[in-house]
Amino acid sequence: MDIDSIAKALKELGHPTRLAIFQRLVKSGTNGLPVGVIQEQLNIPASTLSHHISGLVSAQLIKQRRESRTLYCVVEYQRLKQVLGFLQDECCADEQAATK
Amino acid sequence: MDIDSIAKALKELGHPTRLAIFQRLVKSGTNGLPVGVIQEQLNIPASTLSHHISGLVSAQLIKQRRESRTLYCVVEYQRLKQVLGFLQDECCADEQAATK
DNA sequence: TCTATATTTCGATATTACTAGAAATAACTT
DNA sequence: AAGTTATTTCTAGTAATATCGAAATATAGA
Repeated sequence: MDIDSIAKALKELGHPTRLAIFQRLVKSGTNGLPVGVIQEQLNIPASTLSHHISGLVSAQLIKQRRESRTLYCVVEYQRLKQVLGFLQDECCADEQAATK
Repeated sequence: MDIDSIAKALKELGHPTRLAIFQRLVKSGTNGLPVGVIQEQLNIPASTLSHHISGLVSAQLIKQRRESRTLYCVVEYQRLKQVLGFLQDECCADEQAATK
């Protein structure tokens, strides 16, 4: 509900690399993707990727789950819904008023 | 459609002050709000506000319309819809698959 | 044209973010 | 225990962003 918290989430999504990571994760569903697979797909250094991932985690947009040596990243859909809800709030009503 | 363009929009929304500006504008509908009114509401220096507004304009999230000495800021609802669409894409389908 | 109002641009400083190699940690295998 | 794989943390250099006072611009009115 807190505007600062929503701003933080949007800020983390507002970087091409992080948005690309998030996009892949959203499409990968609740199983998520291992860090290593994301790294191969985006072809960036591991330390850079790790930095971006921790940004998404700190905004609660994703969480991590370990399976032995592999760390999976998974979208927090509740959080995404919260962010979408904020942006939609009182949006469409006004837009319809405009186009009619 | 371009991911960099969406990232740019999210980046601009990802700042507490700019998000507060945008929120007020969304709720003000197609008439928008004068820069001066936003300034009074948020109580920040004019130059700082102007800087933030130009960020939102550069991301095509808002546009400006002059009425004599007063500049109105208005949300570009088409653009907002585009950003929302990107975040929703393949989101809810997976989430439903998850919760069932 | 002079003054007032509304807002932006300039300039300078401070803070934060991005990037990536190297070293460290975690967990498995032999 | 030693080695291997997966990923993070450390460190540091560079770049980008935020802030805001002062000066500049745009428009209107006297």
